[in-house]
Amino acid sequence: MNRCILRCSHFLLLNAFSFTRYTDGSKWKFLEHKGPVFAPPYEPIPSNVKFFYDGKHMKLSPGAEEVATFFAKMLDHEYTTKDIFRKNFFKDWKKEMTAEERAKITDLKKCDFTEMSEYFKAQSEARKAMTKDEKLAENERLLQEYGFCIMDNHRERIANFRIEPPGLFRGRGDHPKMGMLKRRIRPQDIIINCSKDSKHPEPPPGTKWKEVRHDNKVTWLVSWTENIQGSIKYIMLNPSSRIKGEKDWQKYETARRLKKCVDRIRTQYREDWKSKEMRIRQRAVALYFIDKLALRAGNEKEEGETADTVGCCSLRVEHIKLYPENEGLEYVVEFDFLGKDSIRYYNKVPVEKRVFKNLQLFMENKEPDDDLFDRLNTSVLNKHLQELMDGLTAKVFRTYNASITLQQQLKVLTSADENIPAKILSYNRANRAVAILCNHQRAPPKTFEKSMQNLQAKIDAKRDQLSDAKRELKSSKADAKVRRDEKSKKAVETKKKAVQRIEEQLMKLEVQATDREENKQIALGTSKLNYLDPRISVAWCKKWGIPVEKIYNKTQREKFAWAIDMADDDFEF
DNA sequence: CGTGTGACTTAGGATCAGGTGC
DNA sequence: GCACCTGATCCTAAGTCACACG
Repeated sequence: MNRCILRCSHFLLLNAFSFTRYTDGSKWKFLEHKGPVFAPPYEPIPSNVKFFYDGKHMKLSPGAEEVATFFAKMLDHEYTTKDIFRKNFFKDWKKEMTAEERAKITDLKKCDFTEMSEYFKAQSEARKAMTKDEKLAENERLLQEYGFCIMDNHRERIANFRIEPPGLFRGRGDHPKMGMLKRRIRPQDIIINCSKDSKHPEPPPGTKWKEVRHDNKVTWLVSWTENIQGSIKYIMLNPSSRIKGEKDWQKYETARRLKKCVDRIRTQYREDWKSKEMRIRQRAVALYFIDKLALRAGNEKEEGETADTVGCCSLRVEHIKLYPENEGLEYVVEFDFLGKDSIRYYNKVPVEKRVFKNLQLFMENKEPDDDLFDRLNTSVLNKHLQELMDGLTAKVFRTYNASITLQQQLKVLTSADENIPAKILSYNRANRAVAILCNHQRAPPKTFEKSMQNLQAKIDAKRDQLSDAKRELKSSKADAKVRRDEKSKKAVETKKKAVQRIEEQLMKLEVQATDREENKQIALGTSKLNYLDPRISVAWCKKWGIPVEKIYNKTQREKFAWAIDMADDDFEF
């Protein structure tokens, strides 16, 4: 108990009304760390590993060779067959070549990287063969040395203390910059953030940091500017840290405040569907989508800089279709667009007549690539939301709807008389309902079909085993009836137990199969980690006597330590 | 109000490690 | 003892949103 108090006291002493340690906007008073771990320097490949151009061996200069190895390492990936990837890569590669190389190497198709590729495959095989002690030792040393910092009297785990190594940029979806060279980050690119009175991290010998600053209004320890989009990257703390935990808690408290006023907000936006002002109607319909369908806000994006994806406010006319009647339902809207990470959102939903009529109006005289909500953007929408509730933004609706759905579904799906595996299936189904709402998809695992077959084979075997056991039970019963002695009675009991055990095992396997099948293309992790108030899950575990380890693994328990300590079995979101 | 920037959360895929079944 | 599979962890891209500036 004591340990628990010590562990959580650093922010559980605060309450829901004062989340943060400091009232002046500072995030910490003391911060000390060792700086980042740089990517290992380039190791030239052995001279017997050859690169061929137009069938002829060619020794590359170190700079050109390094970039060539980046491509070679990706040879098995579909990426390297894509035109844009190849074009971007070749352009950036040429920049690293010597003048002679550039003059000679003019066609990527004539480049043969296969020896390099084989070499790296062999290397990774060799690495696999290393004993785990060898691998672990180096990792552990780096982790202990660089993986922690001191922030306000606590030793905290750092999330990403390694600098991203150079390589070829892999964007998601149809990214116009895929294949570009992501350059190596050097000490002179690095900004260090720490407190003045801390021991500052030293740059590697003979190098200098770009800057050392002492900004306690931010939470990052290290930053640098990345060369593909020109955006800033950060080294920050692990989710188990006080600073991340408090923020997470705060996020769910904001969503709970939305719960209290969501009815009012819904009434209001329904009212606004009738507004005389187009701007307000658009705002109200967009908000309805965000609330009902858990769409993301949808910021504008710079054309040509990223893949063409949209969210609610950036939907275009081409992304929806209107059906006055469809499959026996009235006023159906069909959504089909690429959202974050170029994940497809496809949904057909019946909507209120007013919404439907408004959409028709918004689409009048527009081209397919015109904005659906031409009088709206995320900034306008969020300003409006801020007026409706302090701290309300578009994404709060996702958090709110995800969490409230989990809580409701758990109530509906959990039945008291089921055993633990069945209850966990119910939990996963509730989790799945949320993942579907939030459109959290995954590529079906490559081995899915096979592993499903394996599981089915196990189930069949278990069924056979069960019928054998039942037959044995039956005959032992018959036997006992004839003999009427203690020994045969006992035998019946034993057989009965065996049947029960096998039935339980079979049921467990069947549950597992159902769970896996239903989960084929759905990712549960994202909602569990980012949208579901962990106190709902903790309360559910406590209520039904489910060990919390069945729901959260070690990392998740660390991240949600605050909730595990805080929530009782009667917690209501 | 529009635009750019910075800080932070959310996201799926790749890779790793450890357990399981043969 | 080993191959295989799965869940955990790592990686870093891609979002959200506030705020400064003109």
